[in-house]
Amino acid sequence: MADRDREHLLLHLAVDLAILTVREDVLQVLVIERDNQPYRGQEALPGGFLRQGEDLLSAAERELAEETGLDGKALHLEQVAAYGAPDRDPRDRTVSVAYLAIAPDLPIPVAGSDARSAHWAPIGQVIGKLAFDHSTILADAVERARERLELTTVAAAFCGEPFTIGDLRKVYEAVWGMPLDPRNFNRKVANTEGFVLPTGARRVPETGRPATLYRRGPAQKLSPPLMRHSAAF
Amino acid sequence: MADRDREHLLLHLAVDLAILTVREDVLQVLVIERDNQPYRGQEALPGGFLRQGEDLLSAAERELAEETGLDGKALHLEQVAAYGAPDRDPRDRTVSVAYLAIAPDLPIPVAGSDARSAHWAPIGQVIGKLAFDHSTILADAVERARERLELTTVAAAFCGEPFTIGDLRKVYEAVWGMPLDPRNFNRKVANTEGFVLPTGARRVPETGRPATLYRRGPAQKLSPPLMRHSAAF
DNA sequence: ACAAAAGTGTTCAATTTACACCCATGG
DNA sequence: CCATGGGTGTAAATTGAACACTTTTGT
Repeated sequence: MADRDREHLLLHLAVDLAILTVREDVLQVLVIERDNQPYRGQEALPGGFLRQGEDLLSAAERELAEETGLDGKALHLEQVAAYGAPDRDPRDRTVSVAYLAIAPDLPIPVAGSDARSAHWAPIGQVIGKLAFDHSTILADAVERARERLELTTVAAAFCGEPFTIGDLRKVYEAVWGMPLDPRNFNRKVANTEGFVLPTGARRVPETGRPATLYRRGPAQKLSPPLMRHSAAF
Repeated sequence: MADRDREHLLLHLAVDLAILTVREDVLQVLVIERDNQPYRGQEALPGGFLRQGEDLLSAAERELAEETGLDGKALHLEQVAAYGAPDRDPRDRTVSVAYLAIAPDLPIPVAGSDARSAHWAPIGQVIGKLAFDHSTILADAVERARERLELTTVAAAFCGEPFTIGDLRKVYEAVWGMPLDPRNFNRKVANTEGFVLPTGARRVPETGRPATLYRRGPAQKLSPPLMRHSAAF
């Protein structure tokens, strides 16, 4: 870090959230409708400004709680990247740090204190249409989520506990946008040490054989990884 | 992005670089010795502040050129993460965006305009001893580099062109900190479409059979990945 | 001839893939 | 009994790990 010219640039620092969930077998993101200029009436990712004495992750957790009423520590929350194009906010110079949050299918889309109209929208329906550079941020966050499903056990964070292996498979299919063989998927997950733990209970579906219910296991990383071969939007 | 309270926090934005190379079969990082407080005399990662009208990547390229005299566009340069702990800089509130740069073994450690004493140091020799939170940044950058070697063809960015497959293997061994089977490695690289392209020429080593020389191929991603099983520092 | 690094061949085990087949339930 | 989703079995193909062996140079 240089020491000369400490007077350089002062700027705002925003934290924006790509909160993803799987609803009705489709990958969706929480968006808000902007009620101020610029981009008034357009959809955007929820976010806010970093406060005095606050860490980046703490700011992300606070925003998440404000928008969804959920405890950030309970959800998967990870930094994606920082975005700093000089003109990304037409008002002031603002650098934004984007976070990816993974939420189970919530009964309430928004229970937060924030009065703005927030709602879930399928990725394909909003990507390319968001305010600021939020479409880029969303695309990066979705790509990150896809990678994480290959290499880690976070897919379970999309499921409310307890869940079935079929639920988990639908998460993979929605996020990767491709069908998977239910039989091989079942074995793969069940045989990966620490991915899921059986609860002993079963769930009876509308039709078909009851499925074993599981909770998340202690494993964080998948080795060997669960691989996708090609993906579609 | 919230609109209320746009007056919130104004802060400095730094861009810090973890410039990695492999020298003498060891993974090394470019560090500078600080000649101002705080952390005077201690080693730190090179970096500087974001300027008016400048993108984050442009700032990283500029800093890279200032420190090494190299063209940032010619090297592999990717964002690692943003760091924003409130007390990470004891002077002002500063958020830093860290970049990972991968350089071939340069004849000149530093040819930059910057007069500060910069030099290469083995990772293990400086990690835990750097100023600010730079040890954390460096650890994250090294982990990122290790992942990239598994999944992408960036290892070639550590080699000056042309290079032999043996050169490439030494990069993997240095970055991962583990020996690899030269015979299987050779086949793996040669059979991965677009990883390396033979130049037709050969290089005669001090001793042993001459090795075919290669350039980087067009492939960016490795599929299937080249996997490490465990790593050591 | 020997040492050393490059590169090929081969074998065995592990993994992936595709798909047949059985299980358990509601209608 | 049928439809539906859960789950096991299994055989073929692919991949990975280990290592014997050949090639090509300098000394």
